[in-house]
Amino acid sequence: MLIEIEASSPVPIYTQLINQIKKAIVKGELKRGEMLPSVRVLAGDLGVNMHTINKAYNLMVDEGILLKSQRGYLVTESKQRPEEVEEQLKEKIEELLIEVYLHEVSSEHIKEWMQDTASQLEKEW
Amino acid sequence: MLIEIEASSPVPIYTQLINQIKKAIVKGELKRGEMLPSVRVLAGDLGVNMHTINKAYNLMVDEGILLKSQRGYLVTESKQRPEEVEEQLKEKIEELLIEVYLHEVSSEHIKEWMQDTASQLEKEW
Amino acid sequence: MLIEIEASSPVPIYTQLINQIKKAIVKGELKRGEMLPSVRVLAGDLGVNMHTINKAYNLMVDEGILLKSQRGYLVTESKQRPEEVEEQLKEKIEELLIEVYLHEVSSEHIKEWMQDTASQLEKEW
Amino acid sequence: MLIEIEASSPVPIYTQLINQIKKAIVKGELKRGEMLPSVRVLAGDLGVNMHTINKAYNLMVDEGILLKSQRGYLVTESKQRPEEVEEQLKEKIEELLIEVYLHEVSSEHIKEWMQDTASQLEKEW
DNA sequence: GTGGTCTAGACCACT
DNA sequence: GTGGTCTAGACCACG
Repeated sequence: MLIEIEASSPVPIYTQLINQIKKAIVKGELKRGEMLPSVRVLAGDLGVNMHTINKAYNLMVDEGILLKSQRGYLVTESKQRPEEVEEQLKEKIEELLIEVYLHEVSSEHIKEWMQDTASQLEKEW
Repeated sequence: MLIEIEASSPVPIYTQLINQIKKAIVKGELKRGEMLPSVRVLAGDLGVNMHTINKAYNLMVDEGILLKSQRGYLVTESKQRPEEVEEQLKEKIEELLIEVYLHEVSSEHIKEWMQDTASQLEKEW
Repeated sequence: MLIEIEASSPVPIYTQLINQIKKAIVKGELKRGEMLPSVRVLAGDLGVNMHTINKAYNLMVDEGILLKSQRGYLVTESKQRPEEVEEQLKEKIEELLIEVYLHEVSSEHIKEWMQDTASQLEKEW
Repeated sequence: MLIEIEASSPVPIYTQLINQIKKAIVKGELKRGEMLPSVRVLAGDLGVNMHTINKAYNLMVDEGILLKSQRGYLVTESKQRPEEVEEQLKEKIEELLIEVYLHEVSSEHIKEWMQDTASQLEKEW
């Protein structure tokens, strides 16, 4: 798993981290049940504060994506919290479609772009 | 146009405002070319500060959604900036699909929810 | 002389007026010594307030471009206030060159654009 | 970098700030990639409000001249947005030449003043 | 320590 | 009556 942090970005470092870890999981670079790099090691590698890594990991535990064990953090085996996920996805969909209709982009374009994105993530759509 | 602000939300008030105004435009409650409520009037109605409304309106001017005239703010007649919009939409799509695959939601579910959302916005999909 | 006012512009109407009148003088559409349309007539034609026309005309009198006579406003015959004009031009030149060097535009481009603009104004450069 | 604000000027403080910062970048007093003084520090030094500095900095971010990071604002490394810059420069050139022809200043004078300004900015023309 | 958000309230420019 | 500018000061998020 390759993680890159842009220091000169207004996006909080912990948010950049979460996004990249999620993407790595989806692309299979991080497998279900696999351990994540330890907080200290990752902090050292990326040159960021330990607290920042910790915050990212703990937020992902709250989201149900990571599990905290005695030996460190690992990717959960299966999905969970279906209602919250559904809520969140529906909100993202609404936001997306509002922009689509606001700028009068055709649904064909959107469908095409969704296909493209799916294949970039090496997934079926 | 009905606008409701949740003061307790972590989402900034000006962002909530932008989202609701965009939604109102898409639903046709705010017509192209129509004037928006004045910053001070809307601030009074919503019980927020004038500067907060101002920030929201000006961000929408930057996005090309509103126009600023001597008499106030109004909804632009037409769409614009196709490349920037495309960028932004593709990013939103990637974010959405990452969550979808992360939580192993089927694409059928997503397609269904997109249909639902479209009809809530009184639009064709 | 054709004057057009954009109501949905953040630029004050009196400023738009001044700019267009100056351009008309330079292009020879308004001759030195010629009378301008009366305040009332122009206000009626453009559908703007009489005070607004008045303000524009009076600012141009202050600039030494128009003269106020008993019969109305007219374009002055000759140039004047050389020191103030020099000041103002040097300031505009500095502003221009700062943008040029900031964005690393070549002076050849600028010279070319100045030639183009001159010929659009039907002038020698 | 020396910045001076004229409180009595009709030019808004944030505009004066933007002009002076641009000038400092062109003169090399502010280097590409360098951090700017923090909004609160600069506000304190100049005796103006934090929000005024903030507005200036954010407008320069919109112009692509500054970058906003988690640690503060910094000067972008390279140029960008060529079309918008071209638009803006052509407009400035037209404004300049209208004044030139209006006051019948010779193009030799203008060329000379442009040379002078260039050398004041320690640049080649 | 950085910037971000929000409030309350003042004075000014434009029409 | 519209928005624009500016101030003073508070509380929060990030690292």
